[in-house]
Amino acid sequence: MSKDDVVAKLSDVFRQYGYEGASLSKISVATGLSRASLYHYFPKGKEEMAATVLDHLYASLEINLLKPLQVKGNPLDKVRAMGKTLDLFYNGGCSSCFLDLLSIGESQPLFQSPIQQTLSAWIAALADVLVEAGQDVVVARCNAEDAIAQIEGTLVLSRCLGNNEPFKRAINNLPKILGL
Amino acid sequence: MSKDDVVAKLSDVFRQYGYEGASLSKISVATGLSRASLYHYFPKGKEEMAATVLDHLYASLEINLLKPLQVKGNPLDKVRAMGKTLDLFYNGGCSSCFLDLLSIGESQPLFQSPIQQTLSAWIAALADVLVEAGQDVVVARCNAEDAIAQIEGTLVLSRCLGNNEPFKRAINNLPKILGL
DNA sequence: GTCTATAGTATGATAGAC
DNA sequence: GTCTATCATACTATAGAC
Repeated sequence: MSKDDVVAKLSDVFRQYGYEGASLSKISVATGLSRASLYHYFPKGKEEMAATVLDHLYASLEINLLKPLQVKGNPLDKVRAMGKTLDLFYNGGCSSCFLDLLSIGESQPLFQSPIQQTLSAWIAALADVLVEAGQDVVVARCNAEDAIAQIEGTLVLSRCLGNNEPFKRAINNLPKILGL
Repeated sequence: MSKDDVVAKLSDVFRQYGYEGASLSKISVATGLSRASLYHYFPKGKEEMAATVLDHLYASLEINLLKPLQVKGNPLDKVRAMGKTLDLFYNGGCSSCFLDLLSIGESQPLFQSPIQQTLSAWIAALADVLVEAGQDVVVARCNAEDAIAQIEGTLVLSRCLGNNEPFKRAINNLPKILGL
């Protein structure tokens, strides 16, 4: 199993249980590797595991979300494409947001900076598309924040209600939420 | 210290660290009670603590949120009043949502039912106000879900960005989000 | 009702064999 | 690179003194 495969498994565990809930036992079961083997891949332990997942997430975000938003093209089409990517990434609303779960409890101070940077990059890229579509800079920023908050919020509702319809609706309504 | 005071302290710890992150050590420090004393109040341990906080939360929700929505009155005024209550409850966006944090990891199966019921009651009460304001039943339900998702999502953004402006904006825009 | 002391288990992390 | 065995610590929970 390659390290990337391990990181993918790690991501699943962290975004289901959070940092403190993701014990090495759970991680060991999920990856099929013993505790000691995990320390071969991540000598600094759990903190390095989460940090690595965050790094991979940011890289994936850049490729799959930010770049497609930044290329020349119709703003509405780009927003719709983002919706499809998000639907895939969040498993139709059934998977939680990794940034959300790492931003709570003791992991918050550990990863505050990369979490903030990652989310800010997403907001900025989305706002740029709205400016491209003719929106005022301040309005675009607010719309981008509100849309991402709607995504994050419907993921919370999905978890609490066991119902992903609000998430699906948010994805479909993205253009409207963004004022397009 | 009365049991209600203890429950209030418990609530703070749980909604900062989540269920698994809220160790008895942290709870002991926050309440000023020894571990053993905590077991005097909650013989069944941590699970009973969280369940009790959930009970108190639902009771508080009924009194401070649901009842004011159900009394006769102008829908717009009632929504604005709800906004002020939420602003207080979430400490201006600086405190996380207890339901959100209890819905992750190992605590999810433990408290799924009361979490779902509590959130559903809120959504239903809010939707009723919108129906009262003349909205179609289905539309009202969607608007209520979307507004609560916006609140929950801006709380996540607050945590991740260290910036509560999206939350403040969501509170101010509640009437608009709800289609009033 | 609060405490100290402690049991039993799970945790994160290491050492060292293969 | 993967493992078994183990350390030191933290965890939830309990017993029993006052």
